Amino acid sequence: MAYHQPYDPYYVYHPHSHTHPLPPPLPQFSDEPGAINTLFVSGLPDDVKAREIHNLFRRRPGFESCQLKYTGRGDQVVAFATFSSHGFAMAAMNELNGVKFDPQTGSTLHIELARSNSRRKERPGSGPYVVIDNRNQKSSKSQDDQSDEEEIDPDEAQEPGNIDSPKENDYAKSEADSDADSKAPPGSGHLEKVPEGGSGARPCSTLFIANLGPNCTEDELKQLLSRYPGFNILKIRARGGMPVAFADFEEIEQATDVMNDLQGNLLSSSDRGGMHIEYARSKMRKQ
DNA sequence: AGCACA
Repeated sequence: MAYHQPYDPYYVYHPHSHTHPLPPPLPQFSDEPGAINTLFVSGLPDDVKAREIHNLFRRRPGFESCQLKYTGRGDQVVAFATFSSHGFAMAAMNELNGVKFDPQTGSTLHIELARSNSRRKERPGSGPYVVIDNRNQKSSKSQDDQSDEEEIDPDEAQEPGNIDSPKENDYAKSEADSDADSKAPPGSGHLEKVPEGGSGARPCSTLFIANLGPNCTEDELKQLLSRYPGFNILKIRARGGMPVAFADFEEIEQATDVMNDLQGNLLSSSDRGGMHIEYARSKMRKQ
């Protein structure tokens, strides 16, 4: 139990910073061919604009270009951001993964390395960002004057015939609520149809922590969590696949603070971006 | 997306 991967103090020690607990990793300036320098961004609200994505990334070191893609699957929107090196991409990912993108809805960015690099770099005349709209296929090329061909996303955005056909008439809502100042005033009109409470579950003094790397250790997480008031006990479970953790706190508020502070933080053991933290579905059993 | 312990 005493031996595991050594800690990297560069990442581990961040005693009093709340907004930027992690120093940026050292970006590389040149990559071996094949290195991924493109980020895949999900968790975006369906009314996100390409401009917002561009503003999110444009100041990051090494940024080259980005694109917003309407997958055509419901209202789902994803984005890709390309950097001049893998290191720069990782730095931007570590800074932005898990941050609240829309404080109104509490939606949180989820950023990971893309499966493949965007072929399209920023070219003169192509504009700073690109929009790809697969929401409905029109034979006229009226809306996408700047996308001649898209080769990104080996995901499953538009399979030839495999996917359920997108509804033809659900695109009209997108401009109606794109600039609404407030969604729904509390107590007027709507019943509580949505169980979503910001982070996805109802508050609990136990936290569920996922997106841990395969080499994450209990000690590593415990050292991090024990800096926070009310921390009680930590358990790690590696159900065959990736490990997940449960961290128990005395009070819900203390768990909430930790979740807000550590959401998206990168552990030194991680190979996959920051932690993903939610309230656990049930409180850890006292034992 | 992935939520155990009794």
